[in-house]
Amino acid sequence: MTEFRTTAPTSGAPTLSAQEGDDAASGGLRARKIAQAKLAVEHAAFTIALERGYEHATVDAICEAADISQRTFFNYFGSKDGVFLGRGPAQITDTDAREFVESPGPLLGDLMAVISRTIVDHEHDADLFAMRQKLAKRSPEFAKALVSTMNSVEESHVALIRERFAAQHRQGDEKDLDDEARMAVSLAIGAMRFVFRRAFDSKTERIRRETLDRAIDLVNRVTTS
Amino acid sequence: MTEFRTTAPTSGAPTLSAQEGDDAASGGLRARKIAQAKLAVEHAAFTIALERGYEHATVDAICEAADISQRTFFNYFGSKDGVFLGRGPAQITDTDAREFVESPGPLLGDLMAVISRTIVDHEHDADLFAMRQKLAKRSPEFAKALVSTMNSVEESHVALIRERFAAQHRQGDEKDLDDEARMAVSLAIGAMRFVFRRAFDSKTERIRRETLDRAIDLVNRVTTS
DNA sequence: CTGCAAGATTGCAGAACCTGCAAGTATTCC
DNA sequence: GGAATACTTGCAGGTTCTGCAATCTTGCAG
Repeated sequence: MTEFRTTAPTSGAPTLSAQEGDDAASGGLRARKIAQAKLAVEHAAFTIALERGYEHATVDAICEAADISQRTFFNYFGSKDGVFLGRGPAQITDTDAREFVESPGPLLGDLMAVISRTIVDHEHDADLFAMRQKLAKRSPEFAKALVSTMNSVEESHVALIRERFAAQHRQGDEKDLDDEARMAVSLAIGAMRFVFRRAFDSKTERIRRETLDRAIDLVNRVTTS
Repeated sequence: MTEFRTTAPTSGAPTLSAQEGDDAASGGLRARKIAQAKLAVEHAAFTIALERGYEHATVDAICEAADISQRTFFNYFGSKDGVFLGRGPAQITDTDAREFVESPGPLLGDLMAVISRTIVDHEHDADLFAMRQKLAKRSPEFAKALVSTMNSVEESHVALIRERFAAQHRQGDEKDLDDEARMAVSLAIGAMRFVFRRAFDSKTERIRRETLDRAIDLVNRVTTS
């Protein structure tokens, strides 16, 4: 067995190297080379995992395919899971944030939309995105781990909700508002687990607007019974 | 780093041995010895983890303290996480199940109550329960893993909800009802994550009725805004 | 109570993930 | 061009976990 460590590998973040988004053609020669090497490793990782299955894709094999040392692999990604899970949810854009804060709509639905956007639309490399999706469909364990990266949005989204409350001039005890915000995030994350499960089961590639709308509808139905 | 593999170690279930609930004084000499040995291992594990921290509690150390071989350890518990996470949520009792199915109350609240009961009240050994609680408070990583064991109730609880729907003579498309049930479980689990987080942060030992009631109140507030 | 069969434990070898450290190599900057 | 800096690598070692074969214990039948 020993399938998949769903939790954050907790091995800390990658150690050194150009940390923040080495987005290809930024900076000097060095930075470019590193970005390119990382991309090569990621491609190798998914290619091998799609061939042999997640658990049989050893980091030794990945390193050999990408032509780097194992040590460098761990410098880059911190752990085996690191390559596969990617950088986690993206930061929310300012416009999305503003829209959310000022929306008059139902809190849970808006939240789900926001989460959906931070999770889905942020892989710079389309190939990688597709392969990750494919792997998630093929390996339930991996899917589970992928879904659980969602939990990392909690803190930032609680803050967002607090802003929204402020915009609505809601008053009340600090602690009450905070609790309410936290519960909202917890519920939204729960609902999104459902959405992603669906997405990984279905044949379609992307999460579609319909799926999200249906989920919001289900939430409404459930919370009123 | 390398703190905690939150996901199921996925290493399969323990291999051999008297599998099902070796509840101490059941069966012959052999079964009793095994139950006793397992308990000793569990105690050793938590004692050491509370002394040195979860990640520094090596299974070697645990085995030495409990006086068994490492190999036997893995036969018993399947993985390091196995000892600490325990057997996971208990099976729901028939009376609880019936009560849930026939309750006229709000679905989400009832569900949360049910989950709370399957999670909390099933450790045969009070010491172990207390130590697990203490460790969860001390190690956020462990707490996370513990909370995520909740996910395993999904399947059984979906079935429960379907029964409840049937008892209420709800009709509709099979698939719709199933989706609704799944969403309900997802939301309830989300809400319970909140509850457990709270429980592990606070000073109090047990999850109190108040905490649950407050959580249900929060859910209502959130779902109506 | 003796001895056999089934079941449990153990040691060993080894795979796989991951870390610290020191030495080597490449880039950058002056 | 050469020093300073940053990255890569190899190596040794730690930890979790598995398969296998040998050994020991228990349960049981005669």
